[in-house]
Amino acid sequence: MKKTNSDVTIYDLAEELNVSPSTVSRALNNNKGIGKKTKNAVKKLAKKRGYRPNKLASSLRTNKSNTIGIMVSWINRPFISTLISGIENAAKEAGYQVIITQTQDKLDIEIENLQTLFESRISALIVSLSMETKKYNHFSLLTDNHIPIVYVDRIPALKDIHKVHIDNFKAAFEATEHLIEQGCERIAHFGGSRLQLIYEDRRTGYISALTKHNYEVDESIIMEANNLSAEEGFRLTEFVLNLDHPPDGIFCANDTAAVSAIRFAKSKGIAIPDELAIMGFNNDPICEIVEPQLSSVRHPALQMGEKAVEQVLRILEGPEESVVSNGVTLDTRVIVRSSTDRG
Amino acid sequence: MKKTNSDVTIYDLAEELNVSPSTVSRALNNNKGIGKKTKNAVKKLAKKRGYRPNKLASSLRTNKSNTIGIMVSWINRPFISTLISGIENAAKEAGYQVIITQTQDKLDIEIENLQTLFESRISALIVSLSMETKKYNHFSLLTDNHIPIVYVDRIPALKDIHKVHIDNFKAAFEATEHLIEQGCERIAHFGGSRLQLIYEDRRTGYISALTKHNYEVDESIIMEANNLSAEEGFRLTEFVLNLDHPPDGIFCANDTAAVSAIRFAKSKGIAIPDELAIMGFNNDPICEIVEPQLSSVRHPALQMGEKAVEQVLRILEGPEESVVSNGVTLDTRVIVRSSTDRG
DNA sequence: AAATTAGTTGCAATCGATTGCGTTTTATTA
DNA sequence: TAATAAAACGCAATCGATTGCAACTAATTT
Repeated sequence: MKKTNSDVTIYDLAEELNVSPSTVSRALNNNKGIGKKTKNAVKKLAKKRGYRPNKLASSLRTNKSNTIGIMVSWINRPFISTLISGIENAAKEAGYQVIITQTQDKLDIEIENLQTLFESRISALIVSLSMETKKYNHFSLLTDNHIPIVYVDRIPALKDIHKVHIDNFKAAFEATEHLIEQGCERIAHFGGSRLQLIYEDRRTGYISALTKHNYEVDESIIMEANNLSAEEGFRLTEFVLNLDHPPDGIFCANDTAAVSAIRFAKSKGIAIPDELAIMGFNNDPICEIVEPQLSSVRHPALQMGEKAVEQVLRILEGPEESVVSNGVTLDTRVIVRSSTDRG
Repeated sequence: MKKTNSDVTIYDLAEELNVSPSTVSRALNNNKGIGKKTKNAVKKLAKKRGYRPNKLASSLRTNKSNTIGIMVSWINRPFISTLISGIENAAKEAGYQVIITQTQDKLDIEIENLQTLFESRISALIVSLSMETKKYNHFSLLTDNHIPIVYVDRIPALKDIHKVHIDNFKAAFEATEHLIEQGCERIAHFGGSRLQLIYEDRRTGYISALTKHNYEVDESIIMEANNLSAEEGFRLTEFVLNLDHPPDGIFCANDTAAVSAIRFAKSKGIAIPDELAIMGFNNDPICEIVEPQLSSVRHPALQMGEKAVEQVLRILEGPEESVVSNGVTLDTRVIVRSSTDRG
């Protein structure tokens, strides 16, 4: 069979140039100890022969795979896929590649994936927790073996971890306050699982805003959803609207369920935002499509991915002392649209 | 430093059990040539010590990375991210991992990524072409080196390649025919770059339906868009509606631009679907959100990912003769919603 | 009991790149 | 010119798992 590019190794180059493989390796890596002429000759031949270094061999020897593992709940969600897009961009820029796994929001899959990623010798992991994750000891598989982890978005409730996230408390506070400013007098909250810090924080941010403005905090209109799916959004909306004292505002912890709230309310002939103002979270593309357009909290997904990679690089390649940094908090912004704008 | 799990190798196990590393390796791989007692002892100790095989070493030796490379335009698009989700699921099932790269629809990035993926020794590549790709010779880097490629969705105009796709001609034909059945008398088409087979096929499918029903094929309302973005959707809609003979139907090659068409038309007070019927393509989630809801062509993204992995496995692991199969065509279906339903 | 067979296990090379250390060659200084 | 320093390069081990072949032990046959 014809000899193909992938068969070209440093040994082949070495032989053809009558130098040692060491020299070839050093020349290609711009090692200072190699003469200019040799260096050029090696590089020239490498190009000519279509030589491509074997990353597997290199990784094995150096014990660095230059691979970043990603673990998320589902790839096909607007926020997540944008996050991943940001990670891939930044990683490629830095010469890293990216292995993706999804947990489907299941803890056991999360654990399994962790094993696989570990066996793949990833250099670092960027992870957003599954909905079911409440304990974090399974991550020790990586940390015990000195593989850094950067948590993004759905982060654990732990100190001294590397993380990139938003201030969910503040974002929720502002979102709720916006509803209050628009004159809402009774504001419901559709939150996610309180096991997840992000949802807990949104909940407390919401409560804090109510308290600040002397609103009653009524647990009967504070819902804890399982997954904030479209279906659940319908169900929850129906539920709160059927209460004796239905809310005139909803702060929903994601856009998917918020859109369902809009659609349900509309189907019941309820005027939005005047009778019911609705605020989402994430600023997914659908916010601008649904009618009325959905107010939401802008969540810098792409940037979050980039920052996560930055953290990874700092830990992996930066000076020792830079590693103490244990968190980046990104800005959010309430985007006001028709679903809450009573102006 | 304390010895951590990742430091455990077959040599450590071998030493502790007073057997050779070969025996350990064979035992762990269930090689028939190893006695039952030894096999069990090895496995037991491996578990006890938290042994994890080093995939890099294994891959280097066997020349199989068990990694599937993915190359797509953008990860953060509904269709693509769902496709990837399907690939990841099926790949994990089969014991493969997945490396992701995005081309941002640029040919030069596509070429670069190909190099990187090649150097990573991927076992196979699943790719959807960038918008700019019209020649395919850069893929020879992989094929020359016997790395199989399965093309999905945006496939090259070539014979004898492995591919998973839909019948774009038929889908477009049916979509257009549906518009005709709804009484549209003048149907515009917003297509993508004709360099891409999928868009060319949708175009010819559209034309063919027109022809079958004795409609005039008017090039002035057959648009070739650059990227079918939301902005472009607006622009194109504005353009055709300002013509002397504006269309009363639009068949758009994606949903993003179709939604823009809806929004633009509505803003001009044009009744949908009665004055203007609009048909999209892909059946993205926004189809159900926009008002009126958007008719579209359902595109089995998840399944496409799974089938692509199936093809990969067939090529990589199946018997020689099964490899001749050079294409899977998946079913599409026109989903009728309010944007075209004049019933 | 000797001979044959089957069943287990070890030896050592291999995958391709990297790297500490030693050696050779060239340049510099006395 | 001899001695010293510097520059360039090679040797050989290494990363961890796999595998063809040989060797050894135990079981079976005659």
